[in-house]
Amino acid sequence: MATNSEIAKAAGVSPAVVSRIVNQDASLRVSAETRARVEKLIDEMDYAPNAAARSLKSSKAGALALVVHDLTSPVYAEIIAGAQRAAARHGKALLLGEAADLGDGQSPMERLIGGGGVDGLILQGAGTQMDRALARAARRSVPVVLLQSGDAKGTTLIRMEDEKAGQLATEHLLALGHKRIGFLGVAEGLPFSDRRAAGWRQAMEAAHVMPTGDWRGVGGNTYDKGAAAIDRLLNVAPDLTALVASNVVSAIGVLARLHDMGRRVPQDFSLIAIHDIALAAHVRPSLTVVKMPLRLLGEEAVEAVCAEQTASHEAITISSEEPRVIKRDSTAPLNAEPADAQPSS
Amino acid sequence: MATNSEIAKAAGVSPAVVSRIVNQDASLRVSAETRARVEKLIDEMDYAPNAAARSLKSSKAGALALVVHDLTSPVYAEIIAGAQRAAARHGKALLLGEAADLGDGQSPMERLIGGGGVDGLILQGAGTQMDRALARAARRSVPVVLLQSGDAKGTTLIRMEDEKAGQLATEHLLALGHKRIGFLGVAEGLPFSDRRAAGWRQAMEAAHVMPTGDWRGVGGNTYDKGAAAIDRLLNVAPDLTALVASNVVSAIGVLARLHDMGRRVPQDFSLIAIHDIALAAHVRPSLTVVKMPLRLLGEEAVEAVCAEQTASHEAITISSEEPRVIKRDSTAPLNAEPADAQPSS
DNA sequence: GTGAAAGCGCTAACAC
DNA sequence: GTGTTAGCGCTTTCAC
Repeated sequence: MATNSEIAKAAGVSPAVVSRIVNQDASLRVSAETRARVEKLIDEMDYAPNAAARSLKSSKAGALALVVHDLTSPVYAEIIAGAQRAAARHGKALLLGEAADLGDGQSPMERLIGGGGVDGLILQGAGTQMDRALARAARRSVPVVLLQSGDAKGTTLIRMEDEKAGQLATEHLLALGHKRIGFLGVAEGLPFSDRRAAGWRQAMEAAHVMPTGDWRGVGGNTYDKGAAAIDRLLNVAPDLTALVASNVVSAIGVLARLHDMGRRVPQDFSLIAIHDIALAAHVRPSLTVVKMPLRLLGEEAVEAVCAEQTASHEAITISSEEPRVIKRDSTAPLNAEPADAQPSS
Repeated sequence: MATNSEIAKAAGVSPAVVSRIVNQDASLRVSAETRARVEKLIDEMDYAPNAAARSLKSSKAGALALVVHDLTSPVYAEIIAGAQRAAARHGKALLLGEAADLGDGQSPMERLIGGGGVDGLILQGAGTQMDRALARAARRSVPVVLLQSGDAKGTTLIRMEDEKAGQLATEHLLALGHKRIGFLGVAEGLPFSDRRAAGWRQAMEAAHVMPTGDWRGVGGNTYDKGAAAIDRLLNVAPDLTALVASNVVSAIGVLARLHDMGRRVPQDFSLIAIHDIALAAHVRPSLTVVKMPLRLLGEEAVEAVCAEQTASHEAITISSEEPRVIKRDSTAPLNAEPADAQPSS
C-alpha cells in the first residue's frame, strides 16, 4: 500500500502538500499542474491515508461501538438500522457486538474500546455485570450511552416511553371488553420491561381491575421462551382472556403455542405485543402491536454519543414519536366472533 | 487517558518495560517489585494501550469488516453470529455494514477499509456494482472474501451447496407426489439463487417433469416481496401444487398470502424454503426447510480472510455440513389430508 | 534487570 | 506556492 511520502516523492513535492490535497484543505495554494500531478499519482498508486496513523494524530477513531444483547433479534435490528444511518451522517463506522462477547475484559472489542479504538460506545444495557464492567472500562476514555437502562450513574441514558406503551396496550384490550389481562415481561429486573409492567398495572387499576401476581409471567425474548411462558402462565391463570407481551419475538412464540393448544386467536384469546417489526404483519393471525420508535432510539443514541463533548450525563426519553397501537388481527372483542371472518383452515 | 510513558514515569521505569509487561513478554526479566509497582500503576491509572498507535506500529487493526445486503435479515443474522464467534477466536472485532452504505467511495466504512483500518473484508456479494467497487478498493490493502458470489476474479470465494439444496427441496416435494412444483428465486442473476434454481430444474428433469418458465418467480428477500411474488406466480401458473422458495423470509410472506387467499397449507399447497432459522419453526403452519450451514459459512469466511497471507484465491464450498431437509408442517402428500390434524381455526 | 532510540504514517504550525 | 519539523503512543532491537 502506497504511503503519503511515497506519493510525495513520486510527485516531487513534500508530504504536507499531499496531505493537504487529500484532505481538501481550502487554504492550500498550489499550482494547478502540481495539484493535477499529485492527484494523478494518488489515483494511479491507489493511495488512501492510513487509518491508524490518522487516528493516532487526531485522536478520532472514526468508529462507534454498539453492543446489544442479541444481534439476531429483529427488534434490535431496527435499533441498529437507525444507529447506522445516524453514524453514517457523522462519518462514523459501526462496530457491532453482543453483550455476551464482553465481560472478560479481554475480548477484541473491549480492547478496542479501552484503547480509544472507538469514538463512542452505545450499550443496550440490561444492567448486567458485563455491561457495567464495560461501561466503567470505557467511561475513562470514551463517551458512553446506555439504551433502555435503569439507573443513570454519571452516564447518559436513552429510553422510550415504556410505561405508556404498556398502558396503551392494556387500554386497547380493556376497550375491547377484556378484564383478565395478563402481562408477559422479558425478565424480572429489566428496567424497560418493568416500566411496561407498571403501565399495565396502572391501566388495570384505573379500570378497577386488580391484577394478581399470577397474571404476570416472564417471556424472555425468543420464540421458545415465549411459548414456554404462555404454558406456565395459563397453567396458573387459566381464565386469562388476553395478554400484553413485552417482546414481539416472544409474542410470536406465544401465538404459535396458543395455536397448538387449540386456543383460537383472537376469538378465544387476544394478544398484543410491544414493538412493531415487519414480521408482526406477516404472521397469521397478524399481530396487533404498540409501535415504538426503535429506529429513532438508535439514531438518538448516536447523536447523544457524538455530542458528548460536554458530558451531559442526563436521561433522555424519546418522545418525538409517540407509542401508538397498530390494530391487526390478534385482538378482538371479548367473547365475539371476528368482525371479518377470513377463509381459514 | 493515561499513556505508556506516563505509567513509566510514575513507576520510575522506561516505557519499554511497561510495554513488555502489558504484552506479557516472556523474555522480560524484571524484579518482582518493579513488576508489581508497574502493574499497580497500570491498574490505578486505568491504563490501556492505545489502539491506533498499536495498529500503526503493527500494521494490524484488530478488526474485520463484514458487509451484508441487509443487516435486519434473520438469515444474515445467522451468518453474522458465526462470523463473530470465529472473529473472537482470532482476536478480531467485527465491523458490520450494509451494502447500501457503500459504493460512493466516501462512506466511513470504505475509508476505514481503504486505509488499513481492518485486517480483512468479507462481502456477502451479489455481484452488484457496489460490492465490486469495494472489493477492488480493498484488494489492494486487505484480504477479501466473497460470500455466496459467482465469479472468482482473483478473490477467494465461499459458497454453500446451493444446487444441492435446491435439489433436495424439490426431491422432498416430488417424493410427496407433487409434480407441478414452482420455484421462487431471490433475484435474477444472483449466483446462489440461480444455483438453487438449477438444482430445482435438475431434480424436476430427473423426475421427467419439464418445468416451464412460468413456474419460476422472483421473490426477493422480504415478507412483502414474497407475498407479491406468489400472487403473480399463481396468476400465471394457477395449477401449481407446491413451491420451493429460495429465501425463508420471502417464504413466510408467501405463507401469509396463501392463508389470506384461502389456500390451505399443506392440504392444498406445499411450501418448502431454503435456510432454517428459528422463526421457521414458529410460524403456523411451521415451515419445512432445507437447513444450510449458515453459521459455518460465517465462520469459514473469517477463517479464510484471516489465513489469507498467501492469497490463496480459490473457491471454497462448505461441504462439512450437508444441506438437509427439516420436515415440518408446510409440506404434505399431494391431495391428502394432513397426517395428524391439529385443532385449527 | 533495565534504558535509549528509532520509526510506523500522518498532519498542523510555521518557515521560506 | 511549497518544504521542514515535530510528535501523536507504541514496540523492539540493541546496548549497558
